[in-house]
Amino acid sequence: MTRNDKVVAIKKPATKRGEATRRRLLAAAEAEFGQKGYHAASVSGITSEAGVGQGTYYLYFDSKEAAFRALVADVSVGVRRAMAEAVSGAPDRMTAERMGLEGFVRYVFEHPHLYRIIQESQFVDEALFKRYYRDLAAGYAAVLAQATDCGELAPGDAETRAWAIMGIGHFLGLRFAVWDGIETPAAVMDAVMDLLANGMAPR
Amino acid sequence: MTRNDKVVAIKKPATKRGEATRRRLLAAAEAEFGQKGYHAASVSGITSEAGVGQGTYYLYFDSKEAAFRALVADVSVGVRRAMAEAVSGAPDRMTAERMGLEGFVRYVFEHPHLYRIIQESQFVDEALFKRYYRDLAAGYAAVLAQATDCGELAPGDAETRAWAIMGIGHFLGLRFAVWDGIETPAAVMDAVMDLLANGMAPR
DNA sequence: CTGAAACCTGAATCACCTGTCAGGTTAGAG
DNA sequence: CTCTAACCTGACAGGTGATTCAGGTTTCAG
Repeated sequence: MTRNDKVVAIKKPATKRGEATRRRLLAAAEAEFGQKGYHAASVSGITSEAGVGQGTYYLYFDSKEAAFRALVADVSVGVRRAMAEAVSGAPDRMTAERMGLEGFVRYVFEHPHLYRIIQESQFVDEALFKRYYRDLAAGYAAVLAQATDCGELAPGDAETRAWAIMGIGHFLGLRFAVWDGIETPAAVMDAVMDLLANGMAPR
Repeated sequence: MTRNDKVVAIKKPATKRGEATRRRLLAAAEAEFGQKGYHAASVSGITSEAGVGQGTYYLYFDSKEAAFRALVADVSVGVRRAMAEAVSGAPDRMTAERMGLEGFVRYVFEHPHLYRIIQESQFVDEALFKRYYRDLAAGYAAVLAQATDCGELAPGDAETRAWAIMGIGHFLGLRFAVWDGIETPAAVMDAVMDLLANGMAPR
């Protein structure tokens, strides 16, 4: 009944059997929302996919939207983890940049459904969508700012760079992973990294 | 009844009075779809906003989706024109790049509803959405390729650059125009142009 | 073994819409 | 002025799907 429970799981987890049911519902919701989109997806589709009764859904989620929001939260964590893992052990910042971007597009390639869900969240719960990107950008900008201070990057506005790189990554993911179901070609990654490293002004 | 009429206006224009009604319906549709999103919007909302009877809508559009598609087509034309006008008279390519990007974000600032509609088209008619971006990218890439040939830009893959810049523009429009209803700050534009011109590798 | 808490069910309710249609109204050519 | 093609109307048929609820079933601590 507190005010902040929109983000947190609204329904009490459970005890063992319930936990498993909840997981099956979430997996079914991912498939249903990811394939059909939020509106075409139906709660009855989710429950039949999960192999439970209609009403069971409402033991774990308050509404159709609630499961959707839970999935957005999952992606938020998943993307960060994928990128953090991809970057670990990079020898220098520009290499880390490439590995991070690669980690991101690989995540989208491996979870195209989830990426569509993030995009669609813009039209289901815009605040959630904004938070997703603002948080991602803030974390990214912090890393870039530190690298700039260390001289690992040329001086420049970290926040704008963060948003710009997210924009590039977004379209890479959309174009290759989501639309064509393929990984981003290495040649494209090369071209992107060249742009990020050197720009495109005539020398 | 031909096959390609999905893109073109399906319903015969009209004769004077009809033309005006159609325009009012489209304007109402823009407001309705832009504010509420495709699914929450209703045909009855559009017609009451336009001040016409429910049935009148179907004299001009075959379905709820048809008006939405017509709006996407409008934006497609509008964005191109805004960018072309913004670029005209630029002294050199990097300046043209900046002016084009400014033209784009200004268009989004002036028509935030329409920009939301483009984004939502991804979930209403994905083929339309892809065509919108592929066409935009193709036109952009052609210009960049020519500039590269002339030595106005450093050598590099024009298509990837086109998508990267669209990605950056997309997020600028989203962050400032759509989310905050403000124009992109000049300082941010400066930072973006510096990134595009020189990259961010340590020198 | 037993009682109650936790879980599960799916038919029924309810709110909301799209697209249609039979019957007016208007404009403007002749 | 008259007539008809073009326009307009709004009630309604037909459909959908989220959410509820009264009534089981399962689990497991004691």
